[in-house]
Amino acid sequence: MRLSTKGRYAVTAMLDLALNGQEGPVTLSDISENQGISLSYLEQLFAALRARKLVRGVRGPGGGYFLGRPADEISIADIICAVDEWVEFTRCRGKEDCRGGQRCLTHSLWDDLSRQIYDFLTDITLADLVARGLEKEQTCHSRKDSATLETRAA
Amino acid sequence: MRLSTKGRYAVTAMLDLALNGQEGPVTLSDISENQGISLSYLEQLFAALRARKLVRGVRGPGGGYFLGRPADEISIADIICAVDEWVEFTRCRGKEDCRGGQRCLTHSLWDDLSRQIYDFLTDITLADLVARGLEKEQTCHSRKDSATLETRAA
DNA sequence: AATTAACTTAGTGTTTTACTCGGTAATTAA
DNA sequence: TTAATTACCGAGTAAAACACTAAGTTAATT
Repeated sequence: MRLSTKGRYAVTAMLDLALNGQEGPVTLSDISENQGISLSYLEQLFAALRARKLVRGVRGPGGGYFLGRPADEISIADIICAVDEWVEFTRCRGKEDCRGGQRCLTHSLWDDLSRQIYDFLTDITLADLVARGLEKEQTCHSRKDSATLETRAA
Repeated sequence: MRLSTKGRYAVTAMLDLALNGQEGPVTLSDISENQGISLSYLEQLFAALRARKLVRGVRGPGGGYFLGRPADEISIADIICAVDEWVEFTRCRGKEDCRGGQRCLTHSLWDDLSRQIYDFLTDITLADLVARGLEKEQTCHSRKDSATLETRAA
């Protein structure tokens, strides 16, 4: 498993889609502006997401992107694996030095951990995140008093 | 949270320490050979681990490294944070565009997820991994029959 | 004094990031 | 039919991160 800022970009972009894609397709320009990601970089990410059928593109004016599946059928692991490319855990998969030695044990421990992380992220869907986030939005909106948020415009 | 091969190196190295550091200190040369990591790179990683007191070095002949704390008090998150440097999640922490807008919501969803991953890895200690791995070792040793493992040599 | 092994610093080739730029293809509105 | 819009595609690129080499210094053991 691998989790970099690239994966973060993909997840936040997909979250954006999940939140805004209800009424119609969402353009990459919108996401670019919303999330502060360059348009071309988004195009690269979405090429990978499209290859895995996680999004569906619609060309022409009024076009944009939809989720490729319902939000509750897209896990975080799906998204990260699409853009971040699964890396080989260990180098000794079936190699000659894997005969119950110390090295093999350490590596199998890492494999176990890696699988645990993967399973964990497989259980979390976009829909889960959105649902959990919307609950908290209430709390967020009701704390206007705190900090006053620099309304310096007038 | 960030999880790269660098973090993997650190975790496997620490696992090596947890497994072999019972009777005495473990040298970086040993770990280098066991795990297939270059000595100098290990030295860099261990400089970071030592700064966080996750390991303790002993100089001179017969020296090496010990765990800085008992294995059940060292979490995977501790290790990864030591070498992988915590990255900023969102760019809008307290920025002007965080007034309940769409962007803020997406980012707070990412923050939630990131915290979940962190909490998950905080709950897993080196001791947990070792204990769980030793259980499976029995199974591993008793499945000689399966797959035959390409003993093509003769 | 010689050896061991931790510690430190500098440098280096490779890969990954995140991006710009230039274009093509499909769809819509005029 | 033409122009605008948006997805789609590929090459190139500066900067960072990765993983490593090299060449030392310091502290401990023999």
